[in-house]
Amino acid sequence: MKTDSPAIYADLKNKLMNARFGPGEKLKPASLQGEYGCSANTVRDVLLRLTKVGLVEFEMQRGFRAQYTSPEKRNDVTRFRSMLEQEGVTLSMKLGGISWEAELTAAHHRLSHLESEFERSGDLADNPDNMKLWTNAEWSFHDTLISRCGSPMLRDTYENVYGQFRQQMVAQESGFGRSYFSAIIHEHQAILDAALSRDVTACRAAINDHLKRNYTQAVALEAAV
Amino acid sequence: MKTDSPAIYADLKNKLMNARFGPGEKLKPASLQGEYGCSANTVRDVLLRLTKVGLVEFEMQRGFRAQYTSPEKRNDVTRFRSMLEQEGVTLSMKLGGISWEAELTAAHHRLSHLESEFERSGDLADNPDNMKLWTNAEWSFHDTLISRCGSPMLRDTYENVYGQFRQQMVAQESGFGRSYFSAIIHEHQAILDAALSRDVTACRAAINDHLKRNYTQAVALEAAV
DNA sequence: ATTCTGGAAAATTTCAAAATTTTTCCCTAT
DNA sequence: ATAGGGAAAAATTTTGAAATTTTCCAGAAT
Repeated sequence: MKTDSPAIYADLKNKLMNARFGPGEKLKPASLQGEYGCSANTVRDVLLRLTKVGLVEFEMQRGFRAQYTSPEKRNDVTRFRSMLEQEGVTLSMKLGGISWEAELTAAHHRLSHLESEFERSGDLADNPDNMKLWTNAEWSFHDTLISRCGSPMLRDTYENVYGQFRQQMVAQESGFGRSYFSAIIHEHQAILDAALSRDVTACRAAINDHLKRNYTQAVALEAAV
Repeated sequence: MKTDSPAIYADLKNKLMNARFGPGEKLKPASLQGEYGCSANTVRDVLLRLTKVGLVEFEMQRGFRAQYTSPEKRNDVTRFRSMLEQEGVTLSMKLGGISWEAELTAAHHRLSHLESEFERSGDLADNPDNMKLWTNAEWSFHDTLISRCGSPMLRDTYENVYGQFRQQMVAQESGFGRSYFSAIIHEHQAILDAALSRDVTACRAAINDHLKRNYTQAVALEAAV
């Protein structure tokens, strides 16, 4: 028999990022095996790989759990993401050229188009397919922001942290209503403008503003000098 | 039969961090299995876990490899480490109190003692046990530096990156001779002094100075504002 | 000489069951 | 009642082999 573990990986990742498992819920290979028509070991294998991107928690002899969600965890993920994105975009602004500006503008255009639509009629965001479009566009914009940082490790780490950030956000169900989109439209615009005008300070501030709704703690990770 | 997979994990990790495998060398479970008297799948399991800390490279259907080493990779790891450490210590300086200063002083004392000994008689560094002592002390000092940053994610990430940094360093065989220790003694001292006097700028610079021997590229990841 | 093809060899993934460990829960002793 | 013990149940890890995929190489065709 042949089972498609990439598909299992993708499906589990998707479920993890969409709060289809409760916070800290136990992920038992023997149980999930039925869902996918494969052996328990295959599920174990996939879970082990999902551990690498931080979506799954693993402890020896104690199995797997969906990542816990909590205000502390959300703070931590958000601040760390903010720090990485600020550092990454600062480098991109220094190293990126015309092609970067073009890609960034394009990514922002796709994103803002969707967000404008969602702002006009909030119902659109209820459609999972539409949300997937927005999710991809949002990721693409932020990834492009740091794409010229020149550091593969920073980029890879950012990708994992971004995924965990989304995992925490979705879990807390802070709705994606019309008001949400009308707020972030301006935030994304501010980030774009600052990036294109190579204003490091403004861009750092814009990123911080964009993310600060997601953490309550006073001190930001991007320590002021 | 019962096999001790924590021991296998530890042994493989140790070998990986001490260049006992060549850069990008293939890590075949079926071959390693004999070494440890366990099944191939157990090795696979361990390798998958080592993937999480970045010591092992994994690709679907294509198996495992020891991390590649190259000037580019070394640059990347070093700059990323420098960035994380600077951010972490900046936060620690802001949030850490008396207890932090005490721990940091203690960690530095243990470290500098060893380094002084190694400087006096370079032969000491040839003894693997002594090197292990130094390695632990060095890690402890740098970990303590960022220990009050308030961000578990930053700390965990730093730990992984530090491990990969060491992996790259050892691989390139840039000897740990007497001159090496006499150089870093002052660098560690400068970091300690700046940290204790809460001089953020000086501390960032000291960390950069400490690491800059390990990268050739002009642009540092810690982007100037 | 170079590229293409087929199939054998090697390596990786998957399976299902056995061995081990952890957890649960009921019974007993204080 | 409550804490402690211990066996049964559940979950995790490990195994050895089968199934699948990739790699390698010799021979044929261009």
